[in-house]
Amino acid sequence: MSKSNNVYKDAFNRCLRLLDETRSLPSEPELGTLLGVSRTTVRSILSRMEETGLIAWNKRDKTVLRPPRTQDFFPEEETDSLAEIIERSFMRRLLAEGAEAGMQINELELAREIGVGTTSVREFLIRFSRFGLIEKRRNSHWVLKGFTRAFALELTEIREMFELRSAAAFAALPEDSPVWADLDRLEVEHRQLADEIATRFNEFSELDERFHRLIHRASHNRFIVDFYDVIAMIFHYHYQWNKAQERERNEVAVQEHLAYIAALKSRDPGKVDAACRKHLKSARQTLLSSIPEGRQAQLA
Amino acid sequence: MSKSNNVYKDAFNRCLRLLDETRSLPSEPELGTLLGVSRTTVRSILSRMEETGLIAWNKRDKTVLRPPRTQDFFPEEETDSLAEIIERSFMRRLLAEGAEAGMQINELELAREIGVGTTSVREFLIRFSRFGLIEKRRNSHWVLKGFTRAFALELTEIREMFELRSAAAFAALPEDSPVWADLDRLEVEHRQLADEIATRFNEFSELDERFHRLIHRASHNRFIVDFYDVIAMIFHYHYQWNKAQERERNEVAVQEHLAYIAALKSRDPGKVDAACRKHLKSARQTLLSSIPEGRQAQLA
DNA sequence: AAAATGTTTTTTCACGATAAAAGACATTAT
DNA sequence: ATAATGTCTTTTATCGTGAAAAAACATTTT
Repeated sequence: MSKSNNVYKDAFNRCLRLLDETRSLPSEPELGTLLGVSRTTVRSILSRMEETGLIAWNKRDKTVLRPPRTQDFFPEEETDSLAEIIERSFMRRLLAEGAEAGMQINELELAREIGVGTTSVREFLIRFSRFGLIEKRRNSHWVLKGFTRAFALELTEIREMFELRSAAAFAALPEDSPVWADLDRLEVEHRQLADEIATRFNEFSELDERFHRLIHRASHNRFIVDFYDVIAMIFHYHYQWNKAQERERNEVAVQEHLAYIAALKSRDPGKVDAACRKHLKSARQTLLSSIPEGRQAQLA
Repeated sequence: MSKSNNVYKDAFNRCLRLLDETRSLPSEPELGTLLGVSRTTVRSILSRMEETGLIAWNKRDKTVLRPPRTQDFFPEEETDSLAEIIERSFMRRLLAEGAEAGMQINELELAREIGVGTTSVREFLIRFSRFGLIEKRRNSHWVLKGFTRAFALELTEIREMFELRSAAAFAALPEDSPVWADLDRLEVEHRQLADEIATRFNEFSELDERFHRLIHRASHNRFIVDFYDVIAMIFHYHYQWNKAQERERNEVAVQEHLAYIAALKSRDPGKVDAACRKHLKSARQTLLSSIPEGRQAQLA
């Protein structure tokens, strides 16, 4: 099979959505930057759009002939990259019952189960290993360390260290730094979400990530910024799996964020520290309380 | 070529050194644990030792017939794993003149240059990416961020945060913890090295790593412990490349370590903090001063 | 001449295949 | 009965290969 053309399919779908808005498409290089793909892929997309009668394409002229229909789109599942597919399968296994610490991970078995080559699985596991949940035995298998209470505590310890420092750096940023505008925009989004929390509570996690990433970026330290990937990954899958009191949790978190934002804007180090600590404390509580009892025993 | 038998060759060489000490070799499983390889590899080693007349092998009986000669050993370079070979080549390039930040890294070119398959290079780059020196453009090349002054500052910032915390945790460890014995042993080694620093100064870097790893382990946090890999890697290659004032540097560092050890043993948080800060400060100075001027300009 | 399109080359991504190494199972010795 | 040896099976590490995607080069259009 060698390589799937998911990049093309995904870009094609995104390009279809562009069709709704305009009468004609921009130049090839421009489309490339817009979709984040190379001109080669852009041209494949245009070829297909021409074939299926979506556009008339003649050199610079790319006129939209008809609006896209549902059947013009490639199925969603064909637009995922192999890495995403492997990650999902792996996380499902990891968070499923019976994924005990100390368990062996078998590349070949994983690859067969998911239906992909071993190379892709190996590369995924290497990338994934930085999250601290698995470990390699040289020339041999991987060992699952387990999503335990110990893991959550170690993760939050670093998170708290990094975020307190980043928040302090943020508050010390000069008045004319563009981050203050970013923060204002996020504040507006938070207020809007707070007003409609009853129906939109599930939109919080995306906002949460953008907010914390903005703060971490103020550290100007690649290790701190990169570490947020670990947190984001854990939160992403964890909350997908644990939906208990999601609305209440997010409602509280939004308010904490607003207080945190106000503290940052006050630029008072003491206030920033307090608001940050308060939010991190409840974030830790939330994470810990959602680790099932069975997993807490896996400390050994 | 598929896979080199460096594991076997390396274990064989190590096993040869064992021959000097005994009249007969232990059981296969025992040898396996001793050498850190499987029984399959142990049996290959024994086979060859029998063939070359080093031992007489009959089931449980493995009698040493003659001491190993120089030509019995496999050449050193054949005992390196592919990963080590790639790492060395890559680091040579990275630390060589002309490795400017922003430069592209080409998997295929690297693979051809080193004479290995692309898969191994890819896997190496993925593993290496956690050091924060390179970054992947999806579906495209890697970008070198460069071993710049900024990198060194970001690295030391985290290091200082982590080590101060670990040192505090260390000092708070109960009297009966086995780490105190470990520390005592390290203290003795430090004193011995201090006495013969004029001739043995190049042995410091190995001792340095063991000392700091012991302290970091007291944090009981996998992220802190793992982060020392980044520091160790940088120091390893960096000092291999920059030998200026090595003796003086190490002499100072040994003394700082001894003061640091004394502070830890006093279990006084204030003293520990002070000694730790002092050492970390001079470590940072050493690292920064060894970044050539040309590289400092690469901040952008 | 700058920017687009058309064409060709190179690189990345993913696979199956194969030898090395690990691991499992069967047999034998203490 | 335990622990070793002998044998067979499975998994890991690595390569070459080929399609997808990117990038480079050449040509045309504005």
